[in-house]
Amino acid sequence: MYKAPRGTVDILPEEQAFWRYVEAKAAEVCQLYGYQRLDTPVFEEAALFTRSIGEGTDIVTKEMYVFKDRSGKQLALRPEGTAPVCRAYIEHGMDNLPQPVKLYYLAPAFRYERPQAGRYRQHYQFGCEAIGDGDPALDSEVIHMACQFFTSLGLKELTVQLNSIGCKSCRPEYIKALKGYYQERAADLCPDCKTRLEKNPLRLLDCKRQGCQHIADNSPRSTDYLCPECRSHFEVVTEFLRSLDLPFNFNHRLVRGLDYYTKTVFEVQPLAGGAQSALGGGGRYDDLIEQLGGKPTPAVGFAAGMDRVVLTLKKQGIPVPPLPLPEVFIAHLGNEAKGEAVKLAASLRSQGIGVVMASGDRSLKAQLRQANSLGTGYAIIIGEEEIKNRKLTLRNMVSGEQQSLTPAELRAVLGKGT
RNA sequence: GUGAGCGUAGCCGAGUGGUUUAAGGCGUCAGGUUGUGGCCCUGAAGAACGAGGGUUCGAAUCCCUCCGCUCACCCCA
Repeated sequence: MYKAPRGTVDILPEEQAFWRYVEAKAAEVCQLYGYQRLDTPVFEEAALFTRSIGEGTDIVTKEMYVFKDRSGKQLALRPEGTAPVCRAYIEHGMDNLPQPVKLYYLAPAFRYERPQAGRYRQHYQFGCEAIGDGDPALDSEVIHMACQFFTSLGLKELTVQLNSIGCKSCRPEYIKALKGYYQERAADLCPDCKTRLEKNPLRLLDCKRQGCQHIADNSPRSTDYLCPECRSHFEVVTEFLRSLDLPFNFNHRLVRGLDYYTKTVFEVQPLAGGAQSALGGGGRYDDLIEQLGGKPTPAVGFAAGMDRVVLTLKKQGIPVPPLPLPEVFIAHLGNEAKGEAVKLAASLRSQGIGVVMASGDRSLKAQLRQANSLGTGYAIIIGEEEIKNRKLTLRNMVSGEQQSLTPAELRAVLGKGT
């Protein structure tokens, strides 16, 4: 028997209400903040990601789905959404549009990882990017928008973690200080951290091991090494967040796994959460567009994991609106009636009324049971009597009341009710 | 990639070597007289017990391998 590949899931009809709800809220929030949707291909040239995310990152070295097409071109399934948006920005000359250009996407992303709660090989991201302006007001707006998205869904008890990791001019100084600090304590580090010290020193900060906690807590802070430009940028971001009454935790240990971030980085997570609980994160990436071949262009963005959002909605018991059902079920008895039912169904649908017609030739009892389990508000019954009288029986499935109506009367009643 | 737990019908789940030709519940289907749902009642279909191999007179129950799920690490949304 075939099964969905490891780390992938089918989103079944009974799950769809959650997803449609989240998608609708995402689109709503984007409209509110002036973001326009951009859909990019699921696959891109592999180099786009290795250049943007970083050659040495885990995403690139061990998680990307890379393959050659028949012409031998190296392609990769999109592991994240920012690089493709930047590629499209450059490719379509969006630097000629009024800046910043605000774009959003709802798209699957692919990473070859060991599946876990809230972590899949195919997952869905909602992301938005504001490209072309370095204004710190945009950083705070993006953070505000992220929070707006989560709270509009009804999610509760969220925290925003905020940090600034500087830019290419001040970060090297900080990395040096961080390395120096850790080198002195290398003997006390866990094995993972020993390799981090060489490979990716920033990641030392969010080691979860007991023994490394104390060391990380007291490590040098990136915010103490910011250049004047980055410092004032960060100050303005926090000032705006305060003026928006948006609570945040300054977290000097917050770093992100993608190389392109500069200055502001942030993450949103539920208060009570497991390991994979971050609902979304983002930050500024002022060097990325240039790195991908565009003009020097500042940008800021964020992405949310839709799967985790849905998971959290369920965990917090937040009700989502049910998906609309067809209003009417048509039951029929006998061949002639079935013919009438086919025509009636088509005619009601052409009026915009949703109809499920009983298929097969089952007993009326069975047909009404089906109507009941579908949850349609009405059932129409067509049998010999109705055909003889040129009328239809309309049964209200909630009250159980029935009336005998002509087709015209029926249309009037149903048209009014919907 | 590492470590731990788990895997019985569509779903939940009993059963841990021999009256198991594998409970029960939900769901599905059909009935409970002649054309009527939701409650109730009856009946039916549906599983060689994740896959493959092994131990044994005998395995869903023990062992091995693989696959998958869950959790933690790694990493990230």
